[in-house]
This record gives sequence, C-alpha cells and structure tokens, in this order.
Amino acid sequence: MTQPVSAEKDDFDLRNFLPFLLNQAAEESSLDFQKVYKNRYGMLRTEWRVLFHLGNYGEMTAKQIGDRAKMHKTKISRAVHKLEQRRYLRRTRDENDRRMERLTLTPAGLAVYRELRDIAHDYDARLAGMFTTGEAALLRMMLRRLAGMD
Amino acid sequence: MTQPVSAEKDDFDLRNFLPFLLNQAAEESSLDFQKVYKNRYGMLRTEWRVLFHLGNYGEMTAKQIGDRAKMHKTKISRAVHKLEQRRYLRRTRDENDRRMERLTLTPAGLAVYRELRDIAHDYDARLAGMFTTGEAALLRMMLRRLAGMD
DNA sequence: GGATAATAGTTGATTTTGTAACTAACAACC
DNA sequence: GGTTGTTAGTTACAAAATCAACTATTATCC
Repeated sequence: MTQPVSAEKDDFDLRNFLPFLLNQAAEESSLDFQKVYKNRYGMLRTEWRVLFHLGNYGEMTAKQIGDRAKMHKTKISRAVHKLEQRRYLRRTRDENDRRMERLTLTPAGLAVYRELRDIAHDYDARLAGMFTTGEAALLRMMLRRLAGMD
Repeated sequence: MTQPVSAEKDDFDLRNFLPFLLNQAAEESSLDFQKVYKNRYGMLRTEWRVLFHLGNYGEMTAKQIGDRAKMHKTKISRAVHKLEQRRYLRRTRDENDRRMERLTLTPAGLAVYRELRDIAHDYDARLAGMFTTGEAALLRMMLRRLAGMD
C-alpha cells in the first residue's frame, strides 16, 4: 500500500463494498426461510415480523414493534390488519391512553408462531454452521453493531 | 444448557436470528449512502448498482450485470432505460449476437460513477472502522460465503 | 381550561417491485 | 432448411412499499 490516495480508490471493488455485501448476504440467506412463511401461510415478510415480535416478546403496541424492527408504521398497520383478519392476533385499546392498542396473539397465532420459530431456529443453526462457533458469535456481534442494536 | 431440546427453542431470540440481523445491518448501514445517490442524483438503488457495475467492470451486457448482482432482468432493463435517458450510458447492439447489447458509460456517467465510488470508498472505510482490521476482513469473508459469492 | 402541538394509528395516491407473457434473435436437431 | 427450444431483453399487469394527508387522542403551555 504505497500508492497515492487517489489511486487507492481506483482499486475499490464493488464486491467488497459492505452495504452491497450485507444486502446480498441478507437476501440470499433469507430466501429459503421466506418460502416457508410465504408458501405455507401466505404471509408477507412484514406480517411474519409482526407475528414474530408478538410471539417473541409478548404483548406490544404497533409503535413498539416499529421501533424495534425499524419498520414504518404504515407497513405495521397493514400487517396487523391482515393478521387480525386471519385471527392470528387481537387488538384491545389501551384504556389509559386510548390512542394506542395492545396487540396479542390468539392461540392460533401462537401456534403458527411456534412452528415458524422452530423452523427459524433450525434454519439459523444451519446458517451458523457455515462457520466456527466463535466466528458465528463474532458475526452476530458485528451485525448488531452495524445495525445500531448495541 | 441442560434443558431438553424443545425448551432450547423457547430461548430463541429474534434479535439473534441471522436473516433478521443481516437485514437490519444491511438497511442501517446503507441509509446514509443511499441519501447521496438519491438526493444528489435522483437515482434508485437499482440504477446506482448498474452504474457501479459498468464503472467498476467496464463494458457489460444486462445479462452479465444481472448474474453478478443477482438482480432480476426487469429491474435492470428499467435501470438501463433510466440511465440512458440521463445520458449516463450508451447501448450498442452486439453484431455477433444481435439479442444482446453492450452497455458502456458515457463520460458523464463515468464522472458520476467516480464521484460516487469515492464516496462509497470512504463510507466503507467508516463502516469497517467500527472493527479491527482482522475482524473486518473476517466479516467480508463471512458475508461473501453467506451470499454464495465464493 | 382552551389553543397548540405532539403521538398512535389509518387511509389514499404515487412509486417501485415482482410476475407473466411477449418479441426478436440465435441454437440444435431432424 | 424448417421446426422446436433457448436466450436477451421489453412490456403490461398485479402486488407491495413509500409518502403525505388525515382522524382521534393525549400532552403542553399560556
């Protein structure tokens, strides 16, 4: 690396650009799992995420889900609507603050969540299996930092 | 970890699920850069990617770009159209195989590419700076593997 | 306590993406 | 050399994401 700065940038390779790499990895690594909730339950990614948040963390409001998953509120609003139609969740207005509503999974929603969670668990193990235990742990740490989830 | 298998899955945490983590990291880590090509040049992600491929690898066909970036051909077709309108690229039909066309950047396109490349370079360095050199190299390696770019 | 601002969530219009069907050119096979 | 299949790229239509405006409720502040 004894080249001038301006020439170094010439060496820049798209395939090493982190945002690009992250995107490719994210897409490739979620493809097979996506098929499960899409084909088996006719769910969208947004719906799966809302379901998963409620299953994973229990009762939440739409706002809380949005903050955690960095999803826009319109996406969540529509996902909640669909999940409600399918009787996967129930909404009850908060009586202390009637602007928001508490979302909880129905038994049916919980059953679907559990099944998907188990599949996700195995799927995640398969992905992590591409690396050593230490590498995988480091990877998660780095991704959390990049995602601003510290 | 002396619990039965079925209980282990109960511990599963969404925030460690690799497809989710990858997605969050990908989105967060490309936000600021996205603003540049979006606000400064009015470009979409697909357009930026096509521009970048041509700048980075020289003359290519739409098919080749699609294979490298795993982008669907319709996205590329539209991106090429937009970039052509803006006089950032030229297409010339291949006389040996008149189905395909060779895409090359115009001087204007090349200038935009160079500017964005330099910004991308610095941006990437900033991201990589969150880790040690070794960690960053390992991260890229792991992402390439996850993306199936081996 | 009444006006103003902020927040949770929804809805409608626009933009972007995804899917399928299409054209044009080439390849293979008989 | 004509029929059948394949490939590069486009176009039309459907699905989804984004953005702005909206309602209803609560918080602020004079």
